[in-house]
Amino acid sequence: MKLEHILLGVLLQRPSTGYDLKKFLDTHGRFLRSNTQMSQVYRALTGMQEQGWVEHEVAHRPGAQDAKTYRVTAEGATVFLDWLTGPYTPPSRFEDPDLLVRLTFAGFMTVDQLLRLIDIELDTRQAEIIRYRFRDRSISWDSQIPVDHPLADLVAEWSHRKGAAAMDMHVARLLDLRQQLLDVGSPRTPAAPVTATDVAQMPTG
Amino acid sequence: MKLEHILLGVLLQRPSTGYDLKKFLDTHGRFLRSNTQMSQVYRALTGMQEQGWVEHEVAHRPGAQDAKTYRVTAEGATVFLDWLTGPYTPPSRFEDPDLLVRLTFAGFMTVDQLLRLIDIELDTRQAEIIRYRFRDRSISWDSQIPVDHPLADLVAEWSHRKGAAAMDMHVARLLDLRQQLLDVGSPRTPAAPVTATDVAQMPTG
DNA sequence: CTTGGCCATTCCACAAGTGGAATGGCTACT
DNA sequence: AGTAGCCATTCCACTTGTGGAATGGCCAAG
Repeated sequence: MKLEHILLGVLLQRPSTGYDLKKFLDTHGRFLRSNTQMSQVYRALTGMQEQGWVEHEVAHRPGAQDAKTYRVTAEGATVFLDWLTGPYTPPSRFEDPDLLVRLTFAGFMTVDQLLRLIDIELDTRQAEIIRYRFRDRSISWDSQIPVDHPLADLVAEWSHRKGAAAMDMHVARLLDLRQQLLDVGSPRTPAAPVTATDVAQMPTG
Repeated sequence: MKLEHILLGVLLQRPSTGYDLKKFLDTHGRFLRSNTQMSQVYRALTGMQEQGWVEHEVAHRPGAQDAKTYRVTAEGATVFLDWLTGPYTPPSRFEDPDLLVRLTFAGFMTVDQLLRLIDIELDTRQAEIIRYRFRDRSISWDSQIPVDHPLADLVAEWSHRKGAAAMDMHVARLLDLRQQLLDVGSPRTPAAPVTATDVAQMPTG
């Protein structure tokens, strides 16, 4: 249920038509998801309405197709918030947009929930760096067609360096965001990094 | 037909069982694709065999399940090479693995084909930077639930900077690879960047 | 000697995404 | 007056992906 979560998040920011949502996904949201089809958006909307997560009001446009403006119900908000603040399992590719999608809706989270999210991501990626950075990258060849081995090696080496640099940057930027959050969060928790109140406010999901 | 292309490419490097392919996707190939299921690999293999793209020989393992070692047929090699050297349409998210998948099989391409691929990617991303780098990023809010606006703004700004830096690095590294290819390629084409011979060797696909 | 992990494949029900076509009014330009 | 592009939704056939369970031998560690 991935598209649904994005749509709920956007609809919680502002009620929209299916068309609006599709436009969002093509413009501002184009880093959240590739190539979302119209049909997918409308189908998701219909499905979510059947689940009671959204409802719509119809704007009659004389002559033309009616415009349905969707908004999230209380139940839909609960579903969204449960997902947003619930367990995060990092995808195997750190470039996948899972974390970005959640961060897009940071305004619906507390600083502590955000920090937990970031820490999970950081732990995962730092562990991956240790495991994979110096792994054996040699390719075993037994090909039936001609191969340009020097070219393959050159590009493979470049790929590895690029991937490593990208992951390092990912981690470095997350550490930076984490620090920013600690800085703005510190007035609430002056002495200790986490107070009993903070813990009590943490969801169990 | 995406998984199929990856599988054909790997099988062209070395004949493998379905299990080997799954392991590849989980380890060396884990940046090419997230979370590929066993069932998907085996279904793809069956489908490709029906198409005549691959064939297998059976290693009888007494008592245990037979191990089928798949290899690519001549027809399968053609299909793969047509795709690999054929038209490349960059995905909307530059982090999507489409380009990386092709680069993984650089050994099956000529330097000129590789350069065309890189130039298409570079043109696309440089155009995107111009279009989106300074776009209006303000979010219109009309929410029914409480929102931490300062937090949302902080994270949105961080996200934008991170995305911009990542895309810049992507472009910079591609330019670097491009230069490396021109350096190793130059002995073949000393004066002009592209010779008549090179053009004649280019596939039309 | 037994447990756990690797090798290897098959099958299944279901969920999600692809890639349009069809409809039809609106506004802005030429 | 015509055309291009935006607004807005619905429908459909198809292809892919998800998330396992079931089967059963192999080898190594304790």
